[in-house]
Amino acid sequence: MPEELREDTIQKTADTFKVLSDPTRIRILHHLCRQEASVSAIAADLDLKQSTVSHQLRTLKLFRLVTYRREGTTLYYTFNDDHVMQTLEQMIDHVEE
Amino acid sequence: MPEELREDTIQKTADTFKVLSDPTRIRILHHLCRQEASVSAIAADLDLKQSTVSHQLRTLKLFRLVTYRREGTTLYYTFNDDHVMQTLEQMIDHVEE
DNA sequence: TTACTATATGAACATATAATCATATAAGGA
DNA sequence: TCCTTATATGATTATATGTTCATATAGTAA
Repeated sequence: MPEELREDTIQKTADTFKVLSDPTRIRILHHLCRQEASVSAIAADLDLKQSTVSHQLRTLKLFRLVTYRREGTTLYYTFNDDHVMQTLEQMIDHVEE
Repeated sequence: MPEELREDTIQKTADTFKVLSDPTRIRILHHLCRQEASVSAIAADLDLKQSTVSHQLRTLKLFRLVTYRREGTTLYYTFNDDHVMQTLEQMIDHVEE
């Protein structure tokens, strides 16, 4: 028999995958994979509305997948979870086969 | 600059993570991790309705994450994607830390 | 303070989806 | 054929969520 999973573990696992299940968040995370970027830079580079990027960064921040540093009024975001980022990049490679 | 991802790659990646983002599917996949099981056995072991299990297996089958063999009227399901199963188990371990 | 820029937030809308009930289908035995 | 069991499917309902617009907030400089 497979080990019974705790309710809490199942929910956390589902939540983490859910964060990774949106095309916009995937693009943002992949963009932050190699470099930090400001909200407006992300919006410009990925052709997204500023509010869309901000809303999604809020979600990513909530799950501690990204963090940021301030420089004046500009916020530079970077990714913050090596394991999740590695999971994302591996999945990208996987589906490309 | 991070490499630009193809639309198709992004969507496939999102879709795969979405399949993994539901608690019921996670429980079913984890249950199939070490052994095959019939629809009714899964329903009984995980305390789910038969129709719920059948609907979710349909989704998992659609994404080729599971497959099955027939024995009379009973269908025995097994998982069918080692990489995705490995990703799931790793994430379970990750969130348990 | 005022103006300007960067970012965040709230509300509204449209869309997706998971669970459930009822029912259909399919296989095997009497 | 008829009955039973195992599974699949269709419709419905409730809930969640991504995008957009409009607006608020915060930092900086003049």
